[in-house]
Amino acid sequence: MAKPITSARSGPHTTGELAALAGVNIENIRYFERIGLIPKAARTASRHRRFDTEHLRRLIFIRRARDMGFSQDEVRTLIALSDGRPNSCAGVKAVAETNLRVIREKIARLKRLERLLAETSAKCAGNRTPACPLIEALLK
Amino acid sequence: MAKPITSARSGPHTTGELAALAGVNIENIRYFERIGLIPKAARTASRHRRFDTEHLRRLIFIRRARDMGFSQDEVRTLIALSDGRPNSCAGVKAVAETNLRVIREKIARLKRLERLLAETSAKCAGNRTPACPLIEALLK
DNA sequence: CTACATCCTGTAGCAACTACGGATTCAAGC
DNA sequence: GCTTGAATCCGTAGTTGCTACAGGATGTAG
Repeated sequence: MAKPITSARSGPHTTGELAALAGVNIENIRYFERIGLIPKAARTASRHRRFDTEHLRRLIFIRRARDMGFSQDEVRTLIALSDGRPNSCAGVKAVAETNLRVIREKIARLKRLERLLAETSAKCAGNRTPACPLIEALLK
Repeated sequence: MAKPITSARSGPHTTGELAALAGVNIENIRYFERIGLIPKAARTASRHRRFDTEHLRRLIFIRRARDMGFSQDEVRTLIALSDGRPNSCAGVKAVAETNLRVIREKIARLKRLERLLAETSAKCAGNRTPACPLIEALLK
């Protein structure tokens, strides 16, 4: 019988180490474990988590995907696809394309907003006018 | 003594009427009242709300400001400023400028993201390659 | 008077985390 | 071996800005 892991220096990581290595914060890791985005960690005799390099890989994957603007749900899909058959590339591409469309819509919306706000704000000299043009615009 | 308002056709509005006029949904109105974004409505004898035109103005103001990308907290500030002295224009402009900066940052970030995703996705032919370039990119 | 629409309150849910409190447990120094 | 301070544990509540119920009380038209 293998005796329970109690301490190990290199290889398995504590929650804090993993957080530092992956560049996320600790509660985030526990959260991901809870919602099943990463597999459950092994535990020491005293219930402290021990993560291996596979956890680290996965965590970095998630962080990157989130940074790329994929939703949690999309990340889940990507993980399933990347874990699966080698020819799942089409599925991955589909998720990416959908996401790209969403991002472009967001950009378009924000640009309209920027223009509107910039124009309205430009009318405002910042001094006491009879009525602030910005407020007027909001009141219509 | 004025007897309690029990019914009135024009002027005071029911929650549903106000929602229709302002283009927001009913629960949103109750929510705004609860968090103090709009003043508490008058009530009929049977606790139904009655809103006046000032509520409508305020509600439209809020919706416009939210549409312009102001946060709830910023809206609160704008309301305070617009209710206050006539020379609060500078304050209003400051909020607008801050918001404009935030919007521009969001746009810049999304554009970087778009480029990254578009480039990575373009590498992906969608067929079974040795390894999907998109997944590879996420794994680094 | 009977339907049916609308309203009421309070609470729970969404995304995606973050922050807290109070209890262990670890690691290092002496 | 003991003490101290950092790290970890768990569960829960908060964040933002709403939205969606459930289950009951009114309003209104025919």
